Amino acid sequence: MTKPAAAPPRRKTRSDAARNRERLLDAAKALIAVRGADARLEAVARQAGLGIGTLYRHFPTREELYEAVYRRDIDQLVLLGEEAMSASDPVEGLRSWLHAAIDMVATKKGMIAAFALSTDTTSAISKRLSGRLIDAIDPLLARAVEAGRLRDEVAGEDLLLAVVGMCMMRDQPGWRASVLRLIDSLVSGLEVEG
Amino acid sequence: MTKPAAAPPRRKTRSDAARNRERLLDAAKALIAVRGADARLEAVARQAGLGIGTLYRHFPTREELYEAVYRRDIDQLVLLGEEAMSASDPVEGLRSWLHAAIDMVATKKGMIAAFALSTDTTSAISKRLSGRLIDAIDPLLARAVEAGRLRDEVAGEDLLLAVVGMCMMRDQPGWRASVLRLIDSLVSGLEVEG
Amino acid sequence: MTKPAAAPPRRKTRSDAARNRERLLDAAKALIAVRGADARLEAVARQAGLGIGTLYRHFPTREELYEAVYRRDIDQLVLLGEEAMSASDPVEGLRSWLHAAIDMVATKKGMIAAFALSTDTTSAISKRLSGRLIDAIDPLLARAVEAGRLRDEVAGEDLLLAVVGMCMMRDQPGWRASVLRLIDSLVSGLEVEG
Amino acid sequence: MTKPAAAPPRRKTRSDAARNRERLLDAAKALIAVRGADARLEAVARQAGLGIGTLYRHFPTREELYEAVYRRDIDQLVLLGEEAMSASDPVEGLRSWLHAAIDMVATKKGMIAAFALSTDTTSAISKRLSGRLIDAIDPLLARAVEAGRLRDEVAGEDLLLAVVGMCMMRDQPGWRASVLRLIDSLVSGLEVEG
DNA sequence: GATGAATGAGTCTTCATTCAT
DNA sequence: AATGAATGAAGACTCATTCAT
Repeated sequence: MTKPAAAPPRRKTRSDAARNRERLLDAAKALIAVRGADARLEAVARQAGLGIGTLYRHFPTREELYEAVYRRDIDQLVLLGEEAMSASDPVEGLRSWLHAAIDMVATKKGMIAAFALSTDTTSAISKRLSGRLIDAIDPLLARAVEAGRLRDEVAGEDLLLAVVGMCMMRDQPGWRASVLRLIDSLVSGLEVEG
Repeated sequence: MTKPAAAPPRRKTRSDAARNRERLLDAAKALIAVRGADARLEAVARQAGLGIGTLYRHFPTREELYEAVYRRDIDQLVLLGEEAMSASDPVEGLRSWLHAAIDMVATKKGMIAAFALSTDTTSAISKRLSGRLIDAIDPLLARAVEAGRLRDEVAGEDLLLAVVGMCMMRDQPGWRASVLRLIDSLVSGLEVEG
Repeated sequence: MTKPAAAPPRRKTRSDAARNRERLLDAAKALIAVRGADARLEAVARQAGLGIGTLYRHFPTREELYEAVYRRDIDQLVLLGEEAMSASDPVEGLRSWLHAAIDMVATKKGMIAAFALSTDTTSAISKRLSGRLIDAIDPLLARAVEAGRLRDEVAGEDLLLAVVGMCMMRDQPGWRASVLRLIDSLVSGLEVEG
Repeated sequence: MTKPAAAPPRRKTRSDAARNRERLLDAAKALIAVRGADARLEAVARQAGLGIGTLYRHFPTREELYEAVYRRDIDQLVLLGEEAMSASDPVEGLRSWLHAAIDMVATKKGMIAAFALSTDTTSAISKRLSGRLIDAIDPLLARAVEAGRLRDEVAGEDLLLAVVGMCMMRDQPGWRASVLRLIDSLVSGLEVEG
């Protein structure tokens, strides 16, 4: 799955440590998705096929683990945001980015926790993560506004809050369709007529 | 509960128990607001000035306590829903109900937990509570649609999900304004032109 | 020993809680004597025939437990100090108090930890405990000095340090005789000739 | 860093290992001084700029490390003892040796642990270390007694116990002056009247 | 020889729940 | 009915020790 085709045999493979780190991240994401943010750290380690000590070596605190878990997804969304900036239609660019965010939650369920973390205002990590998302969406929104396509009614942060909040309901049956519908309605509602 | 008013010269009147029950509910709402749904039951009892044993006598399970805590708020929203049905403008009726729901979260912060509970699909109590909210909003939405004022794009459940989700972000600074703005945009976006 | 002759049968005996508290203190003293200050708290609880939770209810922190454990002994030494003040011979008064302190360590071995704690200068508890001991010895020493029987060469704190330090060696075979000998030599050395 | 200029064609010379050994000993002494005898072995290794594995290679057990750490100091005290035997005044010889022992604790704080170890009667290492100290002090004391200068009241072991114990209090402010004063009083008290 | 990643037993600590008074 | 003491399972976290590279 993650096997990087024909990796050249490194000398001093500290690669096993790197592999373990990845395993821990995968296990954490999976377990957080299922058991929520209170997942037992030992269960994470076991699911990764490692000892609890190893988990702690890699991630001394629960927060560090969580940040690492979601940084990858956040990074991907940031990247998508940059791509979306070059979409010919600014509104489409924004909409597609929002869909991507939702789909990311839908596909890799653990993702929701990144947002969940965002809720905890006090945590420095939450601030960092949500800050990066805001940095991703703000330009998209600004571009559409500057192009005269959207009314300047809501901030990027608002939209993010909407997506994040709605996605927290992802356990409801049919939530994904609902959220897509709602977000589309929201964006449509912001569009300048004609 | 079982023995209604007109209490005979009993030593400790039933009203003691009733008062304790109320105290427990208030304490629970307050603590859930502050510490989240994981509030310690003993802290709830102490905040109510009662012993933990008394809490357990009144509410044998955490869920029963929570349901009781939020039933009152839910009841109020249901009532507001009925009133909103007689608003002259159907869209205004819907919008005002949504605002009321949001304000309830804003004012009595604990309220959010009712929604939070709604997330836990597995719980019978959650189903009951969210079911009642859907029963409150559906007629409002239907009336506006039937009056040709709103497009039939989203279900009441969708809207509820939007409100609930967004309100889960209530720890963000300025969340209330954000949510009101977003919900208004959402409703506006659904309005039939002209 | 502590049984308060003919205590009237209290109504709501919270006496079992008090008994448990005593049991915990006894168990703690015994275990600290054997295993040192790192005694496992669960072992203390078990030795007291109680659950670990009960220990934590009575003594939320290890320090609180330790302070309680030694407060009784310290109290007794303070009391002995007051009695020793009325000894006809001031030097004998001082010497007897020092012997009592040593014997307390010899008899109830755990006692040493009170002194051991004294070592940790940073802890408020240590300060409190050793402060009380200094308050006990200072008057004894001052009286002997004022009576012209001892040279004003060492402070009460010094003597205490000597006793405490030497007693920390109590695991050496024959330590008690050694310490008594040394302390006696010390006091003799301070005596004014003739 | 480790490559000592003009290295002969050996890859890693034996001196590397010897240097590492010294580094470990220094690090251990420093850390024990600060954190006490429970210092974490990994911290020792890191402070020495080495891996934990290297520490274990040199000192398979904690005790072996500690013995090595203090053997140097003990050796020095033994040497000083031999010198003190040739002091013209036997009492001065004894006194100076005791001062040296105290100053060693005062100067190289870690030294105290050697004494602390002595407390653990069960350990063979402790026995060895304290045995050597007794071998150093006994002749000094015997000489003074035989010269008719000191009463034969205390054994060398007693005196050692006094010094060791008092030095365990070295965290108290002003401990050094206290201990010197006390030890001097002790020796004076043993002196045969002129 | 050196390294440091991995391990997991050992402790601490919390908290929901029961039950004697 | 009310109380709060007792309980112990559950989970977090540390650190000595081993071992593959």
